[in-house]
Amino acid sequence: MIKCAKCRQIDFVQKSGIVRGKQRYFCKACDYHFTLPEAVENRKNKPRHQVTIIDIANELGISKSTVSRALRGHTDIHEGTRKMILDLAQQLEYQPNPLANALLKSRTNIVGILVPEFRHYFFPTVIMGAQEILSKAGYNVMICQSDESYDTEVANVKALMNSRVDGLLVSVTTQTNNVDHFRTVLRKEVPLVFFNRVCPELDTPQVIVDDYAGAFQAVEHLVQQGYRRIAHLAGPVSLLVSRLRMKGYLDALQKHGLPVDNELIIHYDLTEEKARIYANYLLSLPQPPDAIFAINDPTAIEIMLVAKSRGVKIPQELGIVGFSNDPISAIIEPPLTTVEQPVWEMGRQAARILLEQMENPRIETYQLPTRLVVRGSSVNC
Amino acid sequence: MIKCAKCRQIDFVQKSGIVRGKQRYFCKACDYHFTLPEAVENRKNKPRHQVTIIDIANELGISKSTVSRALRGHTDIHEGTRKMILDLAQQLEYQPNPLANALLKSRTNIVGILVPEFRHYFFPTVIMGAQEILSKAGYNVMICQSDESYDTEVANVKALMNSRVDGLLVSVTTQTNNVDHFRTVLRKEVPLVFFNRVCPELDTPQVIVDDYAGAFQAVEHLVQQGYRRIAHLAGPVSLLVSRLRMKGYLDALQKHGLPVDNELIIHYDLTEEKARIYANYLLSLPQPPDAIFAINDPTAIEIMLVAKSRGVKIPQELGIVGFSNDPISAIIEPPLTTVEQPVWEMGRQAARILLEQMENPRIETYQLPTRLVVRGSSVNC
DNA sequence: ACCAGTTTCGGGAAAGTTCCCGATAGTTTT
DNA sequence: AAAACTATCGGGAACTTTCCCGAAACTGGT
Repeated sequence: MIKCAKCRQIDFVQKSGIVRGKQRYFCKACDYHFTLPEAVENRKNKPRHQVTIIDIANELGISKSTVSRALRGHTDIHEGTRKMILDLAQQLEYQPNPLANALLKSRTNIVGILVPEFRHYFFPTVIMGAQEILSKAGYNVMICQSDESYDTEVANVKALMNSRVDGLLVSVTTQTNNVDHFRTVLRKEVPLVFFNRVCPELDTPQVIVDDYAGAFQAVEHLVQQGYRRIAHLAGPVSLLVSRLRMKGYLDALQKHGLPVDNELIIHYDLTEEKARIYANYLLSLPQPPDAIFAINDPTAIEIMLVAKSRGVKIPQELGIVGFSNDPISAIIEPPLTTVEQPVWEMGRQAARILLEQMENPRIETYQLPTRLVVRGSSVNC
Repeated sequence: MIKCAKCRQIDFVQKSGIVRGKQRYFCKACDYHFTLPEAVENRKNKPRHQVTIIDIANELGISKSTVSRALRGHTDIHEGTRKMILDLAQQLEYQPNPLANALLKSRTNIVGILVPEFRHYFFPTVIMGAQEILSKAGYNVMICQSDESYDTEVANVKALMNSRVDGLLVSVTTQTNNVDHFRTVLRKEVPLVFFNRVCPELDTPQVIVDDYAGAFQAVEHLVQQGYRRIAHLAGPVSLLVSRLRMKGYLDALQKHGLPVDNELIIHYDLTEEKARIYANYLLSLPQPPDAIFAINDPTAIEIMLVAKSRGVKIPQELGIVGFSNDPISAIIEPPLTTVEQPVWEMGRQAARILLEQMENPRIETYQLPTRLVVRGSSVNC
């Protein structure tokens, strides 16, 4: 028979249903429900137990508060006690559990970085710059890439927010027109800094280079080299960089009295295939351009390859200027004239502003300088 | 006068020291120490309170257990109750706090990736491959780069472990000879998978390509093209890839009866500057090589640049073969012959093995195929 | 009305910290 | 020697979630 778990009697015990597959009993004497306890086997299989502050406290016969104080370098503790704790902690290879801390303080010490891609030179380098600053400030970095897809971007922002990052460094995709997902970030008061591909409609810091001046210089250079029919393979209108570089292009043409031919202006989505298609299109026009200003270096290089394959001589028949000064630009034949921008520094700057943003929020746009680097692809001599 | 906080009398209260800047009192009547409570002002300044499971429970007048069950899709819950909870959760934009979960389960759902650099094509691409698999499996990724510094690598491993990552994907630096920091990882039973630059002395999975066969093919190809004095600008001996590719190089020479000239074999640390220095050195030997097999594409390209600057004609006077088939290899002039390796797939494979490792650990070395891509830099016709 | 059985819910521990605040022992002042 | 004070320590709440298990509220069948 079954003995009551409380009064140890057996006479008043009766069955009382099954709960989670186990028979349950009821003792009428002491009005008590119970089930038979499991065998002791399959409990207590905690595999790896990280050494905690409590282990140290127990070992030393003191309280966890005291251990915490010693470890945190707090005052209010005896020098001898502290040393004792510190020694044992070292011996036990104690590692504080950042999860507990994060849960308590709602701070993860993780910064999320979201970029559209990192196949090319630009974004990896920005990331390295940002990482340099952030890791120095004690932050880890979680990197996501949206792959130029708006949906992926939204999903990534969600995932990053869900991971409770302490801040966000973002460069948007070419598809990003709706920015509600970033408004959510701002609403939850998570510091957010845009770089390169920014969102001027949002009240949060932005780090860009002087795209206008860079583009203006580049196109003016082409004019001065004698090119007259200058095309612009531009980025999507959705991106501010595209618009600014476009404006530089247009103003440079205007300044030198050159007509604007809309046939020579193409916005595209920055994919390799499209770059090739449009380069071919431009070069097969009845009146093809004699120079092309490309939104960035990868685009410029695609154009160069297309031109080469068509037997178009660079720079004699076609001048080309890029933007960003990727290392490959100096290597390719002929070397590419391009607008240099401080890529690494952009990452550092964005990170610095993010850190500052955590202290005292301030909305500002930071602009870094550009510089024209003249190489063989545009020197028509 | 001061009223005792316990017996409400004022006659027996006397001062009793200052604690943390606040006056403390002692009531002799009830033998009770106390301080005056603060004004209600400066407490309760919790700024942003994420909506929790308890908020939902309170709102609905039920227990947090029930809410948890509803959200977790558990059984043991009334369909109506579940719907009610799910609706409110959605309305309140409830986001479960992964930190609490992580603390409870000791699982962060974060995988750490540690690479020596990501300036070039290789590592970013591997990372993208890994990320594709990992994010599909619900993992976030934390990326660190050791910058080819052993000390940074050790620090990064420590930081990653400290962040309680659930697994680690690693490619070591050129300096890594001591692997104790990885032994620590293994000892704590954190899944660890090496790729590309592996640690065969550790009992954990490794993902590599068939470096030996690739190198062998590459050198044999050079021989077949008529090159006879083939140099090898190799990686550091510490790396297994270096040794394997070296072996392929040596065996190919031997197979075709070519002598091994130690003067033509150089191990270096994979930095740009050294690549230039050694390329110059090789080309200024009394008997310079007529071909060079480079450990990887960036190295091959540095050699090409040096050769060009010295007026050495490629491929007529110098054949060059690289390894990895970086996209730049197809672009440069002349295009570079190279050994293609499935870079993206390597990342995917490493990630898959890491995930598998979390379920049932198994130690194995996985080898991916290579394929020679012949281009202009080595075709001596 | 009584009992066996089922469905649904609540209480509370656990995870590892930090931090507030009360408590104790010892030390100096009056 | 009492009063006022300092130095040091412990207790326990809080952070959020999951999960175990006990309990209440039902449903049918006698």
